[in-house]
Amino acid sequence: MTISEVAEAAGVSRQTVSNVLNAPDRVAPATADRVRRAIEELGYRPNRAARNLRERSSRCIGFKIAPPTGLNTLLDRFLHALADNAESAGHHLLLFSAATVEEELAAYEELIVTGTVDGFVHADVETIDERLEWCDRNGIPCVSFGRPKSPAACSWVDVDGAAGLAQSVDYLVARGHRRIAYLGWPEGQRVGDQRLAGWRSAMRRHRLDTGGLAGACSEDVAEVAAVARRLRALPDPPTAFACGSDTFAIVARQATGTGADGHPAIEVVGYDDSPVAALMTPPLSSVRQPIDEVARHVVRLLLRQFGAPGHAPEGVMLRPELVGRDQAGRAHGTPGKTEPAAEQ
Amino acid sequence: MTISEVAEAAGVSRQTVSNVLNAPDRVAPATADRVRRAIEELGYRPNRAARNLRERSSRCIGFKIAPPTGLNTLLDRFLHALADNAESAGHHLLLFSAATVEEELAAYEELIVTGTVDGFVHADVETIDERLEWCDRNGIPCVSFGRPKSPAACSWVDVDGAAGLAQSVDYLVARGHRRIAYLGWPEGQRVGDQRLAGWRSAMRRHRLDTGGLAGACSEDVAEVAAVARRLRALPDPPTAFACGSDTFAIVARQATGTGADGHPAIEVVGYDDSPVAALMTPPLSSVRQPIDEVARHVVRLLLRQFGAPGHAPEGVMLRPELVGRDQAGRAHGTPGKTEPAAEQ
DNA sequence: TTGTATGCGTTATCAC
DNA sequence: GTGATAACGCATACAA
Repeated sequence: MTISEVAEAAGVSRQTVSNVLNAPDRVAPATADRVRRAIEELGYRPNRAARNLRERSSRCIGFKIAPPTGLNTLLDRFLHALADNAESAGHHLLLFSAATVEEELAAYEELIVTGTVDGFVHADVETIDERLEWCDRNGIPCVSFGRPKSPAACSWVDVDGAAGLAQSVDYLVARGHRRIAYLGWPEGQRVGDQRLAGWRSAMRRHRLDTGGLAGACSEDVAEVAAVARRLRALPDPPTAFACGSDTFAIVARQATGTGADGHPAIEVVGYDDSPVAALMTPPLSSVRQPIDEVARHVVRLLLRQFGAPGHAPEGVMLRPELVGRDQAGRAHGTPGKTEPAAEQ
Repeated sequence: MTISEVAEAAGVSRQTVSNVLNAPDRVAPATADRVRRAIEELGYRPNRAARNLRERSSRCIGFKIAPPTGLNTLLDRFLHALADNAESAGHHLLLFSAATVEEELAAYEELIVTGTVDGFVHADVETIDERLEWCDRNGIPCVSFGRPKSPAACSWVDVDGAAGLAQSVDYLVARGHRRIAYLGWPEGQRVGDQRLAGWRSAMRRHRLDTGGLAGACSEDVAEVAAVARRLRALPDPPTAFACGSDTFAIVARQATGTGADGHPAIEVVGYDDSPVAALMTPPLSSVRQPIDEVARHVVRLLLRQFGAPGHAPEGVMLRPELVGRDQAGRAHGTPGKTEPAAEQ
């Protein structure tokens, strides 16, 4: 079913059909109607490859999907939101994988140079920064979820981890805690450092002591359990943990056991609000990232670059929202109503 | 960088360049070498849109990503495996979303009729079967993860849930349990029924009674907890639960509390081996689906259909593997070494 | 307002 | 073994 067949059916030239679709104002209403009817009847849809060839654009956004690791609670939500937003903008999401960094860079180049995608969304910005520089050098449109180390490299959307941990602390303070430990990754990585800093400054704001209360380890179960127990065994032990991820929170809670009343000995707040948070007993309070918003901005910034190449990089910082869950499992707080905290 | 530029650089016609790439035997070795060098030097890669247009194929596989629900532990692994396998075969994975069934069918049609994708992988076969029939009617290549109700509709790859639950029962029996309950979805859905049947027949094989031990409810936390407690309160109560999913297992374990020794009152085995299984204390044993194998077969079957349209549908049933975890968190069992249990 | 001509980059067919 | 020509389906500049 081609444009020519439609033209023939409608008794016009194929150019007129094209005009009806791409420049409706240039065609007489009556003719347009007739053409539209023919289009409808024949179920005509413009061929994608031909259009792409002509317009030198694929209307595809590339996304490298990394091998799943950890609780990995964000990826499915992010991908869905991304696909959804891309689609609203007439684009599609193209998934690819790469085992090594070299393979990944080769894949990026291949996808661009063959015209398979118009640009990229980067997700695991923490680990790989070469591709950002590569995109930057070659003028490839891209947006990263997570603020890159080299800020000028490309546009980004991030979620303010410090604000998230501040909410965790506020929440725990409101529930009567004064000795609140932090449990997260060792310093040196953007995400973890952000959250740690958030905990620290919120504690300071509440005039609470943080000395010796910052626990750091990988997300390995045994390690987390050990660190949690060590913190709990301090002379003036913490009664609550503000955690860098749900993994830390879940393991820490279980590692420190239950008190006399059967409730967990410590109260924990997680991060990312993975689906499992609501399954725990008692349910886990957790900081939720506004993934839909992230995806919306990511797509918006990417489209802007498609439209105006060489556009100055822009950063959007979004605010997460704590989902507080009481013992009965009811969620309080207002997730979803998050707004950009800052645009630079 | 087009094929013509390469031709000019190599001092041949562009057709010769094309031949070097697509029919190397038709060109003299010396010329081929010269052309290849030019290709290398100029970094030429054939334009995708032009090739797609010419070959009437997109080398893209469509996949509808549904809004995340539940623990959703398989999707990220599946997508990665799918992208990986598709890529090895020179294809890409194109993600799209659809809010309603109508939207979804419209999306399928759009993607096919515009030539954006060559075929589809269906994942949530349980709920939507119209699209399978639609693909069947229109001769659209597709493979579904999960055996469809109407078997002839399209090729499929599935994981034998009955075999999975049988392993759960065997495992629990080996650990000394005799009263083993099942906890899963109400009857009426393929996946749940498979697993329930697996539990029932394994129990029968062990000559164990199943009367009143089949608990059924949705994955809602409160419901699961209630059913678990009800089962546990039976006159001759179960000491273990073989569960239809990790959600059931996690909630059931927590809902039934701990015994005098501080260990969970009941032993549970989950299904899907979500990442959180290893985080639980004690770690959760769970049935693991061989997702990589699934993806491999899915892509293989799809490619076969691309090559030979109208190919007879084929089904592949794979065996899951229980990941047994003892109290120390060490995994035993041999996940990953799964083999096709049957091909029809 | 409508139609004609051309090119996007590739591959296939067919002469040479 | 190599090269000219055509065609894939669409969109744009330009002529009518």
